[in-house]
Amino acid sequence: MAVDRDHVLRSAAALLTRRATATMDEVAKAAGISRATLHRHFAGRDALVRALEALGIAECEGALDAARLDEGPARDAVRRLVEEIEPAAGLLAFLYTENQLFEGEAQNEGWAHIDDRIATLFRRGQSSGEFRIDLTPAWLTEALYGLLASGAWAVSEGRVARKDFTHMIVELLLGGALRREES
Amino acid sequence: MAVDRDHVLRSAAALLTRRATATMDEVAKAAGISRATLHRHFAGRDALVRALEALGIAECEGALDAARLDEGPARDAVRRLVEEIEPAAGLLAFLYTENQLFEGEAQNEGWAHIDDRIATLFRRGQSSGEFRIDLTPAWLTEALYGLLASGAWAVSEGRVARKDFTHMIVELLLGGALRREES
DNA sequence: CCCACATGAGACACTCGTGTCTCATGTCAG
DNA sequence: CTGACATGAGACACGAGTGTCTCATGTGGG
Repeated sequence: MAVDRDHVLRSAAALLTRRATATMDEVAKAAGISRATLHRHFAGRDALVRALEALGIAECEGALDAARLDEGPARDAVRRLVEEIEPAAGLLAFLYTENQLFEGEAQNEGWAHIDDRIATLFRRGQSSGEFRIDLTPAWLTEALYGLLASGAWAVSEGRVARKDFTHMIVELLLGGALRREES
Repeated sequence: MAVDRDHVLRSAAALLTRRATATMDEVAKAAGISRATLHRHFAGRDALVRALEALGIAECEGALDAARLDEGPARDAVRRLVEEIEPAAGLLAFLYTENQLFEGEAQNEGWAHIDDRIATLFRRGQSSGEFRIDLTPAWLTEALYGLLASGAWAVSEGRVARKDFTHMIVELLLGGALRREES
């Protein structure tokens, strides 16, 4: 029976989230298949990472859609976004650090689009007066990624309960982004 | 003339901050010495990373001392801490992700001590009523690390100006940690 | 001046992960 | 049943990075 490509990607994501240097052999074992079969579906480690990147981008876009960023108060949209993106946080954390290695190399333009959508949300919040304007949308976006990664690691190492993930991130991020006189 | 060990460590830190997978050869070249000499001073890559870890811990402890965490309002102490720790942020970012790889392996207990000191600061801020109590000190500590790493990367890639580093981090972190009715 | 010592350059073997290949096995459809 | 096809297991060569060694050079102190 044909290997479930999606299942392979997801177990690879789960493993690489914990240990970013896992070998192809470990990835294969984690997916319950042989290294040979893994290679038949993904030309090499690079191709696997690219596929994971595509998966991560797709999940982000899905979360962005589901969060309906342009509806209601921006702060609520941020909360919805974090809630929607939480299942993918581990994968995002892996890709976030993985991208640090690529240095100048061609960054996938998919990320630029996601960056734009998130920055646009923050900009909307600033325009509406909900968010303070001394923190740039670019920095807020970056900080969101950092907090998602920190949160994912803290959860995976048991320092934070999974059920608190969204609350911890949203409250910290929004508390900083919201104007003081707000609710 | 004997190699300047500190110079070697600092150039290694600068290089590895940019590209965590740099080889021993690249590290040696970056320090202006040969690979053989590098090996004479650090038994291997592992020993080098350990030495960098010790350096990072020392710089953190130094920053913690210089920030006088137990003096004045906790929020001011946080600002002083970020200001003091800023020069080491790149190194910290490298070590932060490097530690993710070590999985269960013996975590350097030096970090636990630093975690404690920072968490104690946040706890003090909570006791004094400056900080909200629904975000745990452990999470605030973790979030601080994440924001420092995000900030360091954002600066090194030009997405944030170095001079804004402290302001961006402190304002975002404190805005979340401070009670709403505060100044 | 001369010796001790640190360094640079290069050679070498070794390990590890990778990518490719072959062959036996198993399974599903016709 | 039989053939097509996907898989598992293992062998193999290759490259990259590492750790060790030797030897020549150069510099500084006695």
